[in-house]
Amino acid sequence: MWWCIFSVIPPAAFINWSGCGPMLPRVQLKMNPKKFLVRQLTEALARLGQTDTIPEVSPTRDPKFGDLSTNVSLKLTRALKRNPLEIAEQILAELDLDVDLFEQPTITKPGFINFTIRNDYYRRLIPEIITGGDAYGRGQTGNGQTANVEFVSANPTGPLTVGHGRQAVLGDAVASILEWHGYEVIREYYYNDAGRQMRILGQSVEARYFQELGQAVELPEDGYRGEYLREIARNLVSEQGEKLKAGDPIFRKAAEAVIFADIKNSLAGLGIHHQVFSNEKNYYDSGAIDRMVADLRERDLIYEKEAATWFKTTALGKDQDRVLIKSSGEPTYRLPDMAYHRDKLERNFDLIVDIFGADHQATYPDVLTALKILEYDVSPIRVLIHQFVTLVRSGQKVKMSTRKANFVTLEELTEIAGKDVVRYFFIMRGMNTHLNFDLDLAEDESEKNPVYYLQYAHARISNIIRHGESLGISFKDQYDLTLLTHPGEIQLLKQMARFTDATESALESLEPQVLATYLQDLATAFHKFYVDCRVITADQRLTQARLALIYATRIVLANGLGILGLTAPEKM
RNA sequence: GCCCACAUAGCUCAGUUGGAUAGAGCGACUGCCUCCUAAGCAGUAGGUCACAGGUUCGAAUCCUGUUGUGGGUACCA
Repeated sequence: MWWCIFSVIPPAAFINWSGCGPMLPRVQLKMNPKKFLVRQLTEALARLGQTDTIPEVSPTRDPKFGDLSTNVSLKLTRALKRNPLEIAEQILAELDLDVDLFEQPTITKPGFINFTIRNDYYRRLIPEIITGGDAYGRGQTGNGQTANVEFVSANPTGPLTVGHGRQAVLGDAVASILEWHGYEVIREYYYNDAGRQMRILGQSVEARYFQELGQAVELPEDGYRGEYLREIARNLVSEQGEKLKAGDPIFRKAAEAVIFADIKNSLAGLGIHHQVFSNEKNYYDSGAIDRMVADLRERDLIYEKEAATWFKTTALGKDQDRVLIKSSGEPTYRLPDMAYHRDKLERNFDLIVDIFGADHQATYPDVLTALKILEYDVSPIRVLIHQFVTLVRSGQKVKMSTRKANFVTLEELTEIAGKDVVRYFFIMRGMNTHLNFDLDLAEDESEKNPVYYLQYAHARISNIIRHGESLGISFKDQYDLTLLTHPGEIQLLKQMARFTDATESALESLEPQVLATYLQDLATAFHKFYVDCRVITADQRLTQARLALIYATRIVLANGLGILGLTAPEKM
């Protein structure tokens, strides 16, 4: 058994590490084992005359099958009409593997070839992570590119609800994932203060205003019933007295200002900040909306029927035509959406992400269709649809409605549960699940929220480090990693090695939840290590090696928590 | 009616692009603090992966149908 002292400072140490054990070809130190295997397998298959099959290499579920396995021989059984085990033997014979990176591969049952990566590979990760620090694991995919992430986009008719929370947290985390990979990201909020909703809101405030003045005025039929409108009305009375007349635009403007301030405040409470607020009204004023209709009309895709203006989507393979301008003369939401997306495309982002609730599922294809017809390249646009949150109270489903004031605000939830709990609650679930949110358990849940499991791991590490320092033991950049042989240590290392896979996977899918799942597993690996292996002991060399291990673990945890917008506490 | 999503343990949800014996938390039960934080660890119980077919070496995952839930289907966005 050889060993050597690793030096943390120069990253070059990984490349030029001759003198410390066996010399390794440079490529294998830089390339991840999975990609390396895919390449070597591809070459082996080529030598066997199989160029059509792309080998897949995936992590194994069970450690007894090693770290990585491939199913190529199973895939080839049909073409070759031979026993997969025989094929596996043949592939293995052709495979050019570096014995220093892998143990001897094995072939198991149906015909899998299993690869076990030598522990040295994992140990080398530690200095790399410590050197990288808070930049460790950052991707470069988006370097030099811009991205726009549009989310929340609720019209300012009332406070944000728990339902909006899902989109708010999701969008912010998606934006952070992009930033982690090098994108320059604009978080954007799109709203409409000129439409029917806002008009009714103004009328509702107006009614409340006159009610405050003792007049018997009814709320409009579809009016907003929230208590917050009474407050706005009361403020108007104290600021403006009794002079306001019916139809004054101040009712709507006052409501919008107050409500928007409240929305921004609720978002800030979750650590969410938009850089750009786009107002639909601008697209009317600039003529962009008229231009949209005119451009489509030029392509003979617009017609009038029953006093409405229609978009002839059936001519483009859709099942029915869509109304763009209602018989009342007001556009439907589709039309400004088209103009808005045209604008976003013209702003030349490399990536445009739209986060919509399930209620927009039918809309965006029409928007994309229109833009394609106008010869825009819509490939930068990625639409993420999330399902709704179902609120449950006393075992009953609660239908939320801003208008009927039947909702729980995001702010209330944040107050009782806390920012991290709320964020994690929404992040840990896939966006495509219809998730149930039990209001009765909201507070209770906050104490058992799995986010604490992650944060606890971080706090525990911090505590060990503090404990060491109190005994005069501090981390040094000289440590012997070969002392890390305990299964708990190796499992923890292996889990850390998956961090970049997790962030890359999150980037591809734009699903923050994969990172949350990863961090859960990492925390588990740490907690198990913690129980089995004491860090600060009389054995100075082992203590240093384990300190290095937990320093690295803390960095990965903190980086992952940071991407998700969660705090990494030093104490709990 | 038609279109789009979804259906996994009592509850809330994972499941790495079709892999090997389907996992975690909560709830229930049993152990573990003389020792760096027990917000932890180890274990028991709990499953017809909605149902029925199909595709193939192999299906919770892909296809078809059925049932159920959510959403949409100009005049709420």
